[in-house]
Amino acid sequence: MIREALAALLSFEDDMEVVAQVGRGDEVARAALEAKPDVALLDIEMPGMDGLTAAAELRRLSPGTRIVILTTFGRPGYLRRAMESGASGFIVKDSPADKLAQTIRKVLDGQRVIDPDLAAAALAEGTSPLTPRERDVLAAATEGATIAEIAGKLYLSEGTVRNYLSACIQKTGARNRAEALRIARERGWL
Amino acid sequence: MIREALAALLSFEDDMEVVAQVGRGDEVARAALEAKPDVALLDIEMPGMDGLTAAAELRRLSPGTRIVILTTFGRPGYLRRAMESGASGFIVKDSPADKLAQTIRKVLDGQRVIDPDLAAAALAEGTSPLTPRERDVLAAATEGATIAEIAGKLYLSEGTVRNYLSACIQKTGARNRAEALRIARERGWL
DNA sequence: TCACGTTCATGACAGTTGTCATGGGTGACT
DNA sequence: AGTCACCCATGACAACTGTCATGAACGTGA
Repeated sequence: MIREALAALLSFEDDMEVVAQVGRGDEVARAALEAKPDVALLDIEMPGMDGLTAAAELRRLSPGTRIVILTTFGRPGYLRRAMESGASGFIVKDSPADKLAQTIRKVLDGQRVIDPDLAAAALAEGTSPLTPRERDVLAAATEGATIAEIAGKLYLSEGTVRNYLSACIQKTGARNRAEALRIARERGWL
Repeated sequence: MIREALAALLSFEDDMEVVAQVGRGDEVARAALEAKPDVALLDIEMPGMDGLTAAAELRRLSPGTRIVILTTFGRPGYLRRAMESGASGFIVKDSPADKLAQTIRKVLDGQRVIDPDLAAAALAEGTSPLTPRERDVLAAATEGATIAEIAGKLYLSEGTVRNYLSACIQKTGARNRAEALRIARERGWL
């Protein structure tokens, strides 16, 4: 519904045309190759494949298509990963509506569009201090999983899981694995 | 942005007119009293005042205005609370776009519009088994708070907090307070 | 008045979790 | 070959958490 509403919004602009719409991340590349748009507008939270992965794929298959990420949550980690995925613009959904068309025009003009506050926050945060395996373990500790469950899911011993979680807790500066999970999620370290 | 996009979408309908828009829950009632709309379309997650509270207020101050809740998360607990607040319709944002206008028309016609699956889920869940105080304690246990912190925040002893949390865990069927929190949130018991 | 549920508290116990020391195996870089 | 970071594991200890029994105070309704 949101997608179609945004399409309606953009159709008011004389210099723009919505040439394709898809509802799943794993259909983005195919649709882009068919419709050959100048700009692709992607959400991050999507079924099938998340928007950042879809952006990377799109960048690889169709380098000429510029990418704008439009997302609900202005998390600095999202911004960093969006830039790494080759996006040219990054805006959050609670910006004023006219910002969308402005951003698309600027991006088409070769400029990059990034919220300054978000960029500052992303730089201040730095990159993830978690090792890949620590990340896995923390991600498996979804709300309310026991250590034994995590160990079973990842085929690790319970002691190992405890060690990794302990490392995650220290690196995030949390006092819990629940808090570590929250912090890591906020920062896009997950 | 979403709000303006939806307004653009609705403006395509010949029989509808968007007479007012506000971005905060606590401005809903005032705007409705001024613009006197036939139908008010409310989100739940809003700054200032959540949409369900705003709906109840609107219901009280302007009983003639029918209310449609449009929200991102189709949680059964939201649906129940929406109905208790006097809403006539409840749709989620990932419905097809034409559903919005359809719903508004039906509601204006005096009908109630509810997703059948969601209604079934809401009825199956029943009402919250948590006592008010248990609810408070569980709500204070936001991601990563220690028992000592909760006790300090609510001016309770640690033992009491543990007792309440234990009750919450048993009533939700969880094995953790983290899981209990997640379950309670999903069901709208919070 | 009495039973009942809710709120708050204490204390004790078992289980889970977080921390630390330690060690072996692997691949990358110098 | 040596150093380093990472992966995996074990064991022990302290701290935190969840459970249970118990009891007092309070308001509500039969």
